[in-house]
Amino acid sequence: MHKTIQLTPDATRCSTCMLNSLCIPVGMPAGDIETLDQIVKERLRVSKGSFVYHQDDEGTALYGIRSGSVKTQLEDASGQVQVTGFLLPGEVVGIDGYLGARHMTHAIAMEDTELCVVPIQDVERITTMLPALSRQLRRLTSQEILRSQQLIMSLGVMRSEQRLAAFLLNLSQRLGALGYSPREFILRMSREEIGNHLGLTLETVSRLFSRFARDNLIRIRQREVQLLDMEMLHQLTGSDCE
Amino acid sequence: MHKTIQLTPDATRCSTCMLNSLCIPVGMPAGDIETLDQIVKERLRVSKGSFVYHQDDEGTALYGIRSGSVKTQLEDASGQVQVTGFLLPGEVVGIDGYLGARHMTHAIAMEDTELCVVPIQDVERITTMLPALSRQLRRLTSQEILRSQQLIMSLGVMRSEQRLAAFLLNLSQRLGALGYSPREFILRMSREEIGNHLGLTLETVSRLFSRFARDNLIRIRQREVQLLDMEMLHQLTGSDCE
DNA sequence: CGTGCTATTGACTTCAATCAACTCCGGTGG
DNA sequence: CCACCGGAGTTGATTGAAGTCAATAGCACG
Repeated sequence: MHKTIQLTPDATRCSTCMLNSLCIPVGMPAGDIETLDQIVKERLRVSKGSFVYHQDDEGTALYGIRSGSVKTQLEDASGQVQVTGFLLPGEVVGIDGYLGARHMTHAIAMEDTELCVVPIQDVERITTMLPALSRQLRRLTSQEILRSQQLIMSLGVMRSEQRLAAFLLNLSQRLGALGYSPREFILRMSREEIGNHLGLTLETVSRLFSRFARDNLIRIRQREVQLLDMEMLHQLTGSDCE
Repeated sequence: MHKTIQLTPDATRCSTCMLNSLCIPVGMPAGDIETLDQIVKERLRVSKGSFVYHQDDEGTALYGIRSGSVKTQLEDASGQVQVTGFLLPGEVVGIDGYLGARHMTHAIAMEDTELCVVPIQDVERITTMLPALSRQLRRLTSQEILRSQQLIMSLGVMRSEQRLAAFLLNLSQRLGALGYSPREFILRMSREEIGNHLGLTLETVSRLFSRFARDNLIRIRQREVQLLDMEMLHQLTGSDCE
């Protein structure tokens, strides 16, 4: 389910948003953020399981996640799916549609999610006037590529336990940056989604969680995770430094 | 070995380059390409095995491959390497350094290679005046991400034979676009490099080549490949559409 | 209080990695 | 010119990590 909300003048805007140290405005001068306020005129509410956009949709906007979480996934001609990322509040989805004409992935809400809509048309219009914004877009794009590279590294060279350890630490780090506890959090995604993301089966993910728990690296109860030995997890990640 | 060549006024420029329908100038108006001529003032010759740039180097230029070929690879903290791509003439390397401040990968010449140097400073300077160029950069970035996504898909969901079939077809298609035969070509990279790129061992790659040859899908003699049954290879790629 | 997901655990299989021997080829130098 | 060397590639035997299939357990929701 989708619901668009027009922002009233007194609503929270970029310049007053708690997430503006993470989202699109990072490091932009205050004046520029106010210009951004002008073009972010609506929010989108997407209920759990619904699409923010589909693969091959025309890219019409960037979406800053205000609350909730989103997964992005690729689908190939034969319907095979690969989850390419899990996005948290303060992170931006839809840059692929800004770079090319169309979105290269599906974006799906993992829980009821609220997104700030930044129309691409407006971005293009003001980007020439605001060098800070175009710098920012490049930075976001760069992050997007970095994320891809990390996933490639994970899928290409890591073994299952390394992948999962790296995944947990990555989530932990990002949640920490959001002000949540980096040691204790709720997984918003199922074992199957994690497995698909990491190129593993849900059974393997489940077994690894159990093993990590047995080795006192983590505690896990359903989707509630507690990282007990981040040092050791980190070592697992880099693994055979021989 | 590196050697920089200053371009003389009568040297081939973007506007007269045979590759200008592929490289940075794709689809740019003639006038804009001439502006591009102004800023591409030198070429770089890099001998086989040498680095075009290193991971974490500051991004100072984009490089259009004029002849030869280049591989890009990620290296993590523990020295593990993952080949992220093989680039051909007319393709552009170094965009990661334009987007972020630093290159995220190593770029290494797979044979003696000549590259057109497009200084980032100049790109930034003229990009505001040439909307076609900034559109172009976005397109290139988008392609870069597309490449990553394809690799992620390959590493994440495909089985070894699917990966190799997809790899061969991808090479074939790109060589075809360059005007070479899409059915018969020389691999510029070793079994080991292919294996690393596809998340396989060199032995597996070798075995698969042998098997494909036995099944009359390809003919292979050392690094010389001939695609005999592209239809079947393509089917292998998409595979279990069940 | 069922019903249906989601997750766990076990038994078995399979695909690709590993280890190892051997071949092929290109280059170098006697 | 041939012999030798070393790197690249092939092929075989074996191992091992993760997948598959299957049974069961735990929650969540109506």
